[in-house]
Order: sequence, then structure tokens, then C-alpha cells
Amino acid sequence: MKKAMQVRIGYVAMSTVIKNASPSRTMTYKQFEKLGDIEAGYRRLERIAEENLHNTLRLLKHNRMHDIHLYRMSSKLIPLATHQSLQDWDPFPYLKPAFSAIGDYANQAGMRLSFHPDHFTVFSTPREEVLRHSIRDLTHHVRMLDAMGLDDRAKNNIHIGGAYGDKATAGARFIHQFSKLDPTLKRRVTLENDDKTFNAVETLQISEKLRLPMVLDIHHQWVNNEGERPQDLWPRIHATWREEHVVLPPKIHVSSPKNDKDLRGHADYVQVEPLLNFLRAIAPITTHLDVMIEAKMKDDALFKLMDDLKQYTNDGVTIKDQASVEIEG
DNA sequence: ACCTGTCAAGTCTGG
DNA sequence: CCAGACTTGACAGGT
Repeated sequence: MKKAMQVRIGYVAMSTVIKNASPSRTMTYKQFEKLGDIEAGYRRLERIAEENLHNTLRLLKHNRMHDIHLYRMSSKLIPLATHQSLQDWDPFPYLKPAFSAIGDYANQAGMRLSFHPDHFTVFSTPREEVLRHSIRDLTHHVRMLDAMGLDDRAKNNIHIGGAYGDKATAGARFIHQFSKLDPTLKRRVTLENDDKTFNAVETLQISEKLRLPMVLDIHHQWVNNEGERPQDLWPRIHATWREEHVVLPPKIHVSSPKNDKDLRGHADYVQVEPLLNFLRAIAPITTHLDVMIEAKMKDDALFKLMDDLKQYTNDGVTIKDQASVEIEG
């Protein structure tokens, strides 16, 4: 009997299919100031956040309708949440029911949810102030996951950060500064290789040292590598997920180059063949895999990819449902 | 309805 | 040392 790898596919933040369902509506600090009334400003921000959370729930329902069990939420659910001048504001009491509704729905549907704090969360920074802001941002993301009632399988995916002219020192500083974080934060983190600075080999070393699961971005690995093939790193990357106290399939990110001039930019859709080649290479040693699509066309790119995969059904690919496939090694 | 500039946060590069 | 590039979705303000 041939081994087959179960692959689930997901997408990020917003839908290009469902209209008027942005989970990232915001308000600028300038507008907040212009209101003059701080309390009124807080209430308006809370309403916007409530709407973002409501739209997130709408997206989850859309996902369930299309068998999508993998979804990364917007980091901008609460506008100005970590803004320096709004430290006295606590929007969570008001938003608790809306957060719970999301978590309850996801838990019931068996969905895997995550965040990706943006690249301002940098634990390799030499600046004390930036480190403080990074901790604040990560804490905020963990608090949102907690408010949803999601267990530690729901992660915050981050990059290592800048090199500051000396990558080895920056990497060591990341390890040092990350190690000092509260365990409740550390448990919620995965590390991802980036497309400019910390490549897959370097990120993997740090993941192993800190015992953190590593998310392999195969597009980043393609533009930032040491000559290795991604499948050659896979046994070790796969192993970083085995230390999880809960069973969690390894996750990878996939996107395709925007064009010949801009290889790092993300295209509207995902090319099926490079992805399929990688999936076939790791299928013999992997039982489950989650694939996050990072394409401009979001869920539409997911549907297109599933459609493209259909032409390989006589070639080791079995379509299981609208968002998952089985790949033979 | 559509277009252009701005926002928010960091790092990095060029002058 | 400082201005600008980079990135992203959405706001803000203009036509």
C-alpha cells in the first residue's frame, strides 16, 4: 500500500470572493485625536473592532462552507490596539463575546487559526524600545487568542528580524531575548524563514535551539537560500513540530514570484507545479501537512489551485474535498 | 465612483 | 545623521 500525505489548504486574512467583509477596518490616530472626546474615540474604535470580529466570523462560516480548515486572521482586528498613546484603553471586556464567538465556532469546526504579527515584531533588535514594543505586540496577539478560547495550538508566526550588520550576533540576541519571555508567550510562537535576512537554514537552527516549530516558506526559501533544496531540510523542519505537546501538522507557506523583475513580490495566484514537486518530495516522510497560501487573490487563489490540482488526479493526487488533497510520495 | 497621497511600524540603503 | 525605500490594506480628501 502506498503512503499518502494528507494536505489541507488555507489562506490569509481577507476574502476576495466575499465582498464587504473586511476584518481590518481601522481608524487613524489623527482621526481619533480630531474627535476631541477620548471616551467617544474609544467607543468608536470598539465598534470598528466589533465589526472586524463579526466579519472574521463571517469568513469562518464561508471557510466552513468550502471545507477550509486553515485560516490566518488579520492582525488589525482592533485598530490602534498597541498604539503608544492608547495604553490606558482596554477594549477586551467589551469585545469578549465577539472573540468568544470566533473561538467557539473555530473549535467546533476543528479549524486551525493563527496570527502573523507584522515585521515590527523583532526580537533580534538591539534597541530596548523596539524590544519593548515587540513584547507588547506579541502579548496583544496572545491575548486575542486567549479571548477566543483557543488553546496553544493557535500560534503567532514571526520572523527572526534584522541582522544589523552582524547576523550571527543578531541571531544570538534573538535567542537571548526570546528566552526571557513569559512561557505563555513562547508557547504561542512559530518561526518562519524570511526572504532577505534569516534564511531557512539559519531559522531552522534557531528553531531547534529554542524548541519552536518552524514554518517553512518555500517561496522565501527559493529566493534566500544557501544552495540547499527545501526537501533536504524537511526532516529537521518536520522534527521541530514533533516536540509540540499537542499533535499539530507541520505548516508551510506558499506563494509565487510576482514576475521576472520582482521575484520576491507575491503573484495573484500560486503556480501549481513547484508546490506539487515539493509536496511529492516530502510525502514519503510526512503524514499530514497544512499549506497556507499567501497570494494576492487570497481564497480565490486557493480555489484556483484546487482546480489546477485536478489535472493531476491520475498522477498521485486525490482531491478529498474543496480545500484538501492527498498526495502520494 | 475613482484616484492619489497618507498612515502605521520597523530595518536598511544611499547620500 | 537623516531622508527615502520597502510593505500592506485601508483611510482621507480631492475631483
